[in-house]
Amino acid sequence: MIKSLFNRFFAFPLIIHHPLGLFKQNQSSISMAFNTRIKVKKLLENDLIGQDATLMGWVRTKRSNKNVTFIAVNDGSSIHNYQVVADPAYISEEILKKVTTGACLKITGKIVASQGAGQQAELAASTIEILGEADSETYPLQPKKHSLEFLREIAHLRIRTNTFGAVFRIRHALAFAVHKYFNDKGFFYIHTPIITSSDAEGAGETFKVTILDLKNPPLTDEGKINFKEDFFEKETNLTVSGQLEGELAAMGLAEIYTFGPTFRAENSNTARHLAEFWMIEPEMAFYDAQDNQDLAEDFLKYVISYALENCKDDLEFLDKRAAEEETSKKADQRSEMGLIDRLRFVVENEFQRITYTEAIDILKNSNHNKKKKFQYLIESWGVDLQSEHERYLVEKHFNKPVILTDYPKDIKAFYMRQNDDGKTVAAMDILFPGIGEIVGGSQREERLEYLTKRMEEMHIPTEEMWWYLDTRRFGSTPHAGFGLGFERLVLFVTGMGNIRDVIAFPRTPGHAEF
RNA sequence: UCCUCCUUAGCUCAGUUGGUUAGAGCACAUGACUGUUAAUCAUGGGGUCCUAGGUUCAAGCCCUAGAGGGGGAGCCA
Repeated sequence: MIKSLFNRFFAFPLIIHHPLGLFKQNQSSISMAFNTRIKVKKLLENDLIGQDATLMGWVRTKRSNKNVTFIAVNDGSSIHNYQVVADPAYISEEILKKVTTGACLKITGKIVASQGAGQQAELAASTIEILGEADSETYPLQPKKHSLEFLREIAHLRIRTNTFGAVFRIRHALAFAVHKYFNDKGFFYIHTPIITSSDAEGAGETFKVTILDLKNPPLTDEGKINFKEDFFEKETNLTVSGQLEGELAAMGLAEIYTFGPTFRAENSNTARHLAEFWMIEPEMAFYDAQDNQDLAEDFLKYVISYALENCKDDLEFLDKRAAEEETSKKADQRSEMGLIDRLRFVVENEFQRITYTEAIDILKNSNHNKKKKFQYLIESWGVDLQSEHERYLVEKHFNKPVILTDYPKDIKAFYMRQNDDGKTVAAMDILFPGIGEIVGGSQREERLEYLTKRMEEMHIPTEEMWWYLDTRRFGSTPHAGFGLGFERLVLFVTGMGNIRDVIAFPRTPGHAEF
């Protein structure tokens, strides 16, 4: 099996990188010549008229009459297609028959000024090779609008659609912007472990990692599973956060960030949750809560600006798409701003910063609360905010991103720095319209005695966490950090409604297809 | 996990109070058309009405259970 895959892989024409250029060997009947292919994105710059060109890509639509056939080709480099013109005098009927929606082509020809209205230039084909046929009877994608739910079921093919092409190009740009932002600021990219042995943060249900025989696991004298016989000789799981290890790194490199996969086995069935998602977690020594908020706001504005500058066409497409969706909604559910306006608004305006206590006052005195329109009425200080409350603050009261700070300590994690009032901790959540919580962070408790006391109160085993506590024993310093759900960021920037549509192959309860 | 809505052609959907042979657009096939822009026009093929059971003279439509999906909630990023 492995050998046959190996052979198959290397049966392709070998392209060997050589200082003098690319050399091809083992020429097959279809010459690949990747090095001479011109991408649609480049062709659309319309500065190559008169030149010969080779285009490779997938057929989106074909329109034809007796004299001429037009083929819209997309190669993923752009949301836009490039028009290929095939004259039946040069391209055989046999070939044109195989030019169907979804087929993959290699076209050679001359770039000429277009006689039609929709484009400046086009490729007049002298040869068309069918690299891969797509049977039009069974190929599921048509040149029409499909529902996102249907496309989710064919996630292996949906990447070929305009919408998902745009989403994944933007996702890439955002990921790149994340690294660029931190690199330019002197942060170091740390890889924290995927497999961990602690669930100390209590951030949720974990996926277990084991090589034990599930049907017949080794048992201890007490009848429990004996993890001493497991691969790591202890119980292990997939990481729910890289934060604790991130803190360790920040205590030597000062400013670090992680950007990696995160796993939560929660039975969450919502448009905002995934079982496997990507999280960005910066952790900074010598930062207090204020610095942390400043960084998070600056960071979010930077990556969103980056997308606005570098993904114009894709954002315009998604903006138009969202606007069309809006027209089918009821008048009171339509959003006031379009996608691009919304992104600009976030970039150009300061986030609203309020404390939890202030938020409770606003909510308690709101007409919404007095008229009992909240499902959960706000009565007293100390309760956790429901998403209806967060949405009220962000979407109705302030109408912009909100940084909520200084939450009651009892509803937050053990590692957050305790404030002088004895009731609250230096936590921050950043809430975005339509998305809810996009960032959760805090200044960390750097004082050993405060931290151990809090851990004991919350029944966190201090012995197992000796390595974490060591950072407070030796050279401790004020530090802070936050976690940002990458897919939630992509969700906001693309204006998509469901988090399953901003990751290529989503993992959710009951779904690990593809 | 809870609440709620949905499931009819490959896709998106209509289908009246239960009543004869279940429709449309797109897609597909064939043909027409001197440059199209998700081309257009004509003709044609295509159905386990989600599954199982029930009520009825008669079920796409009513009832029960199940499966799949959407939206909302909780948990969170």
